[in-house]
Order: sequence, then C-alpha cells, then structure tokens
Amino acid sequence: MIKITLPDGNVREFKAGVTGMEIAEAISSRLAREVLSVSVNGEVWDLGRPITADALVKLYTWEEREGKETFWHTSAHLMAQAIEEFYPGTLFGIGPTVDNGFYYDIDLPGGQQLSEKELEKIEKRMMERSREKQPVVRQSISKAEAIRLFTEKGDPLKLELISELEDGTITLYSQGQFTDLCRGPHLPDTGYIKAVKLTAIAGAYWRGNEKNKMLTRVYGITFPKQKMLEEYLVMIEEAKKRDHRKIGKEMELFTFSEAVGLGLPLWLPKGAQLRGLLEDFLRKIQKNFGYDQVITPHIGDVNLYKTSGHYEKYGKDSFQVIKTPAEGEEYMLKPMNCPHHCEIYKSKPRSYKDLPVRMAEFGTVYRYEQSGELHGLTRVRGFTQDDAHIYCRPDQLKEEFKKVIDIVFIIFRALDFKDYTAQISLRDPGKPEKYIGSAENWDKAERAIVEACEEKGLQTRTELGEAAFYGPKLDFMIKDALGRNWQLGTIQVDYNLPERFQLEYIGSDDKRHRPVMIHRAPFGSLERFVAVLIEHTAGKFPLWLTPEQVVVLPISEKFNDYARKVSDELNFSDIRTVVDDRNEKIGRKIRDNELKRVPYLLVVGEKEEETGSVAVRRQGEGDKGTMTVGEFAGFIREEIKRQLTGLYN
RNA sequence: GCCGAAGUAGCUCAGGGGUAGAGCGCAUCCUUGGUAAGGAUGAGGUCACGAGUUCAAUUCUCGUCUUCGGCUCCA
Repeated sequence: MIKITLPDGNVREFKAGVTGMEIAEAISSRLAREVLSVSVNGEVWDLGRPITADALVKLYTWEEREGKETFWHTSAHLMAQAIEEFYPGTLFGIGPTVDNGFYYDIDLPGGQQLSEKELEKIEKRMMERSREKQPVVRQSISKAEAIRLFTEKGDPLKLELISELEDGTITLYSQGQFTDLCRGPHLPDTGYIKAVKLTAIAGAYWRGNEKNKMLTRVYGITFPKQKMLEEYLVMIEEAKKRDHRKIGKEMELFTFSEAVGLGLPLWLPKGAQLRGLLEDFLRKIQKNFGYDQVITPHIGDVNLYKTSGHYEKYGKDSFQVIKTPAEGEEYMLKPMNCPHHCEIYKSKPRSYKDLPVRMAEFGTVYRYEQSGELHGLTRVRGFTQDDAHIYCRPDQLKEEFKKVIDIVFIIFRALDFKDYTAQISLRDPGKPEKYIGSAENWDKAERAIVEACEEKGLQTRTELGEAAFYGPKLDFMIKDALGRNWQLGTIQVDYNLPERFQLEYIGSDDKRHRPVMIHRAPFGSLERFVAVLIEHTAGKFPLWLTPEQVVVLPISEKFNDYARKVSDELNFSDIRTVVDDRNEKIGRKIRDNELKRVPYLLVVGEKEEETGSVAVRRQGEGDKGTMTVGEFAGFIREEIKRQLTGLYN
C-alpha cells in the first residue's frame, strides 16, 4: 500500500500502481467524470499512469489551468491526427497550449498550403475521431528508438527536438493511427472533446527564428461542452465591440490616413481633448512630486545618439538620418528623450543638494516599427511618452523608485485599473556580456527595485534576463479586451547614460560623483494608454475625462436659446457642454446621445425655461429629476471631485 | 519584413462576366414635439490601385498598396 496525500491534507491509502483516475473514483463519481489530469509531487501526469510510491496528489478539472492545458494538449494532437488523415506525410513541429486554446505548427507535404476554408472539414474529422473515444496511449522509448522511428518517418523537425532531449525522458503518445513525440500529459481518450473551433491560420517560423523555415500554424480551441464553445464565441464578439480601433472611430477620437503615413495617428478634436486631460492630470501630480517640466526638439544631432549608444543599438529601428541641405549636418528624428534631458542636466553644475533633479516632458518620439506590426494606437511609429528622468544620488535611488510607484498607483486608481500585473526584470546571471555597467552597480540597482516593491506591497513577478542592457526595470502590464497583454508604465534604473554623458554632481566631500538615472513613464505612451483606456471602459470614460460631459437637449426649436444659455453657463463653470439643436424629437435626441456615451443629458422645455432649471438624465440610468442649473453644476462638480479625491495626496 | 485572409457610398454590409444595392449617416423641405429611431425628397461610388484574359471585368488571373489575424522585434 502507498500513502496518497490530497491537497486538503487528507491522507488515503491505495495499492501501489493506483492511477489518478482510480483516486478520483474513490473520492466521488462526479470528480471521476470531470477530472482531466493529475499532478504527482508537482508534476502533471496522465490519469492512467500508475503511481508507485507515496505521493502528494492533486486532481485537475476544467476549472484549473492544468486541466485545461491537458485538455487542449490532447486537442492539438486530435487536430494533428485529422490533418494527417487529409494530408499524409505532413510534418509536425510543436503543438503547445496557449491562453485560449492551442496551436500546432505543421508543414504540409509538397509545399501545399492550408486555407481557412479547409478548417471546417478538419473540425468535422476531429469530432468524428472524438466520438470514437480513441484511447490515448503513453509509451516511453529510448532516444535511439526515437531517432530511428522519426528517421523512418522522415521528420527532420521532430528529430531536431529529439536531439535536444535526454535519453530516458522521451515519450510517445498515440491515438488510433496517430503517434506523436510528446511529453504529455494527455486525456485518457479523445471522447472528452465535445466542441471544437479552429480559429486561425498563420505563418510561424520554426522555433521562432526568422532564418528558419516558415511553417503553417493552425490555432484552435476546444471545450468539454458544446454550450461552452457557444459562450466563448459570444464573448469574442463582445470583446470585438470593445476594440479601441472600432470605438475610436465611432467616437471620433483618432484616425489614420494613408496620405500621412503608416502608424502615424491623427488625434481628432475629441481624442485630443481626452489626451490633453490625461496630460493635465499627470502634470498636476508630477508638480506635486517635485518634477520640472521641460521641452526638447523632435530631432537631434546623430552624434547625440552615438554618445547615448542608442544609434549603435537601435539605429536600425529608427528613422534614417536626415541632413541639412547646405551643410550636410546629420540629424535623427528622436527615438528617445533621455539624451536631450541629459544635456539639460549638463547645462549647469549640480550640487548634491540639488538632487534629485526630476525632468518631465510629454516627448514625442519616432521609431521604425515593421509594417506588419502596426496595430491601432497600441503599436505606432510616432508616439508621445509621458517621459521623465530622475537624476539622483545612489543613496536616493530606492526612495525615488518608491515615489514613482506611488505615481503609477495614483493613475491606476484614478482610472480604475485593477487587473494589472507588475514584472521586475533582472539580469540573466549567465550572460554578463549582454549588459553594460559594473556588476556592483547592477546588484545595487536590482536590490533597490526589489526592496522598493516589497516596501510598497506590490505583487510582482520576477523575470531573469528580461532587463534592459543598461539596467533593471519594473514594468506594469494590463490586458486588453481580447486578453492580449500590453505594457503600460515602466520604471527603469540606468547607470549607463550618466556614464556616457559624463554626468556629475559635486558631493559634500567636494569631489565629483556620478548620479544614477531613473527613466519612467507611468502611462508608457499616451497613444497606447488611451487605447487600453478605451478597451477597459468600452468608451465610457470616467466623468472627469469625458470630452463631452453634458449635452443639452431642447424639446423643440423654441427652447434652443434657453438651451444655449444653459450650455454657456455650464461651460463657464468648466463643465464641457454642447447643445443638440437638431430638428429632431426629444426621443431621438436622447437615443442618439445615449449611444454616443454622453454621461449627462439635460432636457429643457417650457417648464425648465420658466424655472431656470434642467431635467437631468444620466447615461444608462435614465431620468434623475429636475434641478436648477446652479444645482446641476454643483452636482456634477461633486461627482468629479469624488472621482479624484485623495489622488493628489 | 514573413505567412494567411480581406478591400463595394462617410459607417456597417449585400451582390455579381453585360459599368451597382440596402440600412444608418449627410443635405433640403414638412413637422415643433416631454425622456431611446416622426415624415418626404435628394446628393453621394473610377466597386483600393495597375496590368492580363474576354466582344465585354467591379466580378476571373497576376502584381502593388492598405487593413485584419499571427510570426519576428520592441529603447
């Protein structure tokens, strides 16, 4: 007998060789129906694999990520099986699970291409094989056997994978006629898969390297119930409605023009209004945190970026050099603001008493992004960073870092961003040649970040090897409507630029010292931030950020003058108001402005004009009753104040 | 940049070898109305661009551009 410890601490005895499925059956028949895989001492296994010694066991269902992964992993094999049946001789690369399903990289024989029209027939075949409930069989083989098998099959992709595996760890999984090299784990049989949707075909380089062969990647998702697939499809439709590109067009926030150029956004009046409000908001916070606003030009001498190292490192990702017509002097569209700020730092001698110096600029930068990578406002070639550089003494680093985290928190709170992740990016300890600066400085900087996050109680994930070449960093990420992760704010420590620009301050010892630099951009870029904000709110911005806060709706043309009077009065109190004086009935005006997501509608007619009042309607909530114009102004100001209370400390 | 898909009115989309349609929007007029679509009339398109096949191409073929979904990259 062996002892099986369950997650709740219960210990049960089973005969040696018991399987995950048998344990589930012993617990409840419902669990036995729903269980998909099992972890044994932390390693996820097939349900049918015998457990031979005492173990800590956890059973996974669809509710757990591990369960879904097992489910989708088998689904990827099922898809491969169906594809192989239609296209014998297809080579298979890798077929992993992703956040929403799985994919398989394939290479059809004779250079054939798969078209989206064929996905349906593959889906059908998958469901046929699923209904046959083909058992999935695990088989452990030696490396030599594996090599022989896949050499026979003529599959160079799998042979390449096998060459990197340790002998004794190689397993095959088979269902029906289909066999694949795979670590597993898998479902007991294909019958678990009740609904399938192949979602996309895309090209993907073998092993992600563009020098390698391009394979065909087929994406799909499967579910244990048909109804779940239907819900998923509805969810995708809903997400598409939140797409910032769609809402941005509808709400007239921004546009693109081929005539202007790829990836160069044009901010329309309402978008510019929104962006301006965000800038004002941050400017005010930064003022409270002791930042000085600076302004620098959009171009700079090439040598400036040679000094900073950006030319060497990112020259190929920048717009190419532009020249003055007569002298042939070389300039670049600025890809970064920091070199300019460093020159401001150098514009006069600095004392240790002057530090930290905090320089902020809404600096527009231009970078070359590959054409295929451009995406709405989230990926553009010209964008404005809410950039700032803090020059401080090494002993001030942690404190300054914490203050920047505070600013990020203020912004996230003001905009109700709750679902963010924070990632600390440190060096790859195995590759010191990738980084510049002394190991000692790196140690100090990494410690400062880790400690600052701990002291601020920030939940973080730490990634080794993700640091910039010049220093470690802390990034804030948020998901968009379609579940894609976007990086927003970033805080980076830099020992490199102060060195390259020979930045100095005079210490209390009357000697020259080198300051440390923090690069930080809590929004990241205004473009990307607005995009994420649109998707986060579905265009229903918080009142203080809404370009058009109030629309006054006269009941008939007779009351247009009164409506304009109300509008003027509110605008005078800094409440952004317009009049809808179209020749339409009131119901129509309400509908149109509701759909335009206007937060407050004021209906005015004979009664209101007589009493100097307005009938208030809140977006999505309906009639709120009547009040005087003055009362309404106070009411709306109060709401805005509530949204921003306490944010500025 | 690479792979795949798509481009028809301002927007959303239908259509199809014989030079085009709907709804919304827009314009003009009628209507002057009380909380989510009042009515009439009208303007608006080189069917992305360029070649080819054909008596005839918006429709079929190829190329280019742009957009979309991925890949790669991201200071």
